[in-house]
Amino acid sequence: MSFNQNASLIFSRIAQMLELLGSDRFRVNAANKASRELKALTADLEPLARAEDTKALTTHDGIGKGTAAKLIELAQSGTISEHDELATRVPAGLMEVLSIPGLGPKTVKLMWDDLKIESIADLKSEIDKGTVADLPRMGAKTIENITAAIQFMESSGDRLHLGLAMPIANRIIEYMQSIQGTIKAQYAGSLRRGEETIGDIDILIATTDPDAARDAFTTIQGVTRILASGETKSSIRYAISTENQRFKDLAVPAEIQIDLRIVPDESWGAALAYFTGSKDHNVALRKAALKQGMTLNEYGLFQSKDPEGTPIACHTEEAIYIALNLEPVAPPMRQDRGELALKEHLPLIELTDIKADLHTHTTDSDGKLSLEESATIARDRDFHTLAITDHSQSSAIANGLKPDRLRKQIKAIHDFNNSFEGLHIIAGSEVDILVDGSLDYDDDLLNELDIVVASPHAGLRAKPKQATKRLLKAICHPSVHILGHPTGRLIQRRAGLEPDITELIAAAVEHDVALEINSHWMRLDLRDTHVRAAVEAGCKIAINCDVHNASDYDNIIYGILTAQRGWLTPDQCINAWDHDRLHTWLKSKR
DNA sequence: GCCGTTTTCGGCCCGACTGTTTTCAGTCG
Repeated sequence: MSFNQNASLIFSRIAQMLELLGSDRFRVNAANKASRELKALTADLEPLARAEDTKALTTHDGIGKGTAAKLIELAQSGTISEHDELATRVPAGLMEVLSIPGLGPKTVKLMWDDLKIESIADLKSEIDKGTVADLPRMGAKTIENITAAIQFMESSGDRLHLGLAMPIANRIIEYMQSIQGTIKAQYAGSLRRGEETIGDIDILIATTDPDAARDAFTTIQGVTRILASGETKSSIRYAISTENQRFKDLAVPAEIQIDLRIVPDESWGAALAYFTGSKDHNVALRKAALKQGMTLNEYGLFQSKDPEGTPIACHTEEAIYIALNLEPVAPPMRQDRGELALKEHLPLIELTDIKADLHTHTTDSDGKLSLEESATIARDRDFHTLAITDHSQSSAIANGLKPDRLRKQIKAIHDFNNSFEGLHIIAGSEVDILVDGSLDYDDDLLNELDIVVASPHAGLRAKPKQATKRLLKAICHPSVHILGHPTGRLIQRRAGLEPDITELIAAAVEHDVALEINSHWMRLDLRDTHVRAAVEAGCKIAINCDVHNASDYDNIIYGILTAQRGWLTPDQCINAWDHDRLHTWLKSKR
């Protein structure tokens, strides 16, 4: 694990332990903020910490003198004494109790103090004994809810992949739109921000018939439990169908929580902004409002002195940003990572900008589409270019092509292209980057290809230094256009490589190689923070679907959301370039 | 613990829902 990730985990645990010890909530917030900042940072802080460079460390948001000193201590001794000291006072199992939905620090501390509950197992046994019911404010209903929450947690430990949550949300939106009285329906929350995994789904609706909406929502097919059903908020647990055969080996939670918020149509924009978050972005937005003598809540932006009066802005999200003298911020960018400091409009990449897919497989290797089927789909999507990039010879399991098969395929693709109207199809390969960093075909054959996507597939547990060296070697190869799914991670399943991303980006800029955002929701690799660093360095980015079957083309939305989280503009994305610009660049490497 | 164009101290976002009370504490987002 990298220094930043390790530090992020430690600060997150410090925050939890402080909370359980009843510490000042602002100190808890500060530790959490430092943890999030460290998690999102691309630049490795270890060298700065080793050099005891407090000044450089504290340039990062949320890292002050205190946190900097702890980072220095971590770099020097491998541990933070505050954490170790807290850990002697707070049992490890108590943190798990705290993670049960509905149980907060106050209740957990009470259980710990009065009943010596130090783990989920303790909690279960005390509930069975009936002792928990003796605690203050602990009625039968609360205990039943805790029992259900433990069960929910045990069956749904992991978060849901973006690509699995989105179709569920879309189905529910469609259903809610069919209910009498619905004016608008839209998902918000982490799903709208395009986070790689989703904890729960937030749905907003404006309606003339709130009762009908609430009744429809809480009785929707798949509801396993109703958690809340109020005037403006309803909350359900929803069973996730596992009909998806393709990913039957994927550990998918059995249920997900879905919240429905019924909001007045006139405050739609304020509500959408509020429930889209992120929490940090909202806090920053509210602070900006307060500074300008205004106050912001989910009903609108108001004059501070007249919070009950007519709102200054409320109908649309844009109106709120504009009234605050801020550039409107696209949902995926709302992370409180500098987006409110933007002084001019950022032409963020959109779905409609994508005019080419440069990483697709056919039946020649492990794809399910023929060349013609894939080409037809690409043309229907108004693409101008499609690259066929089947696997290379070492990927035996994926039916990788030996040199003679590849040469035949190149000719077949060029012939097909001559007879196919309305789309330029080029011959490429997704060439394995072997463990030593060399490529899986000789240089002559690589030069015969119109495009080379070099990707790591095996040896994904290598040490960071070795991984960096391996990927750098591939980037420096003169025939390579794109570094495909650079880390090889699979979300919630495989960590993949942990190369020094800053070094890779610098090399990619120097050697004019594009780094790929692989749009498959299992990969999203590059991830959002890597994209942001690459964008800042002026690196070219590719957004590809790694197509194996027809529905994979639809995954492009997840790649776009990830790109937007990294502030990518169409000018820096080779898939958004027009035909001539793209092909001039491709040929520049031949 | 962090932060600052009202700045080195004194704040730190704000409302809904539940379950337990009988006016509100705790949790969540």
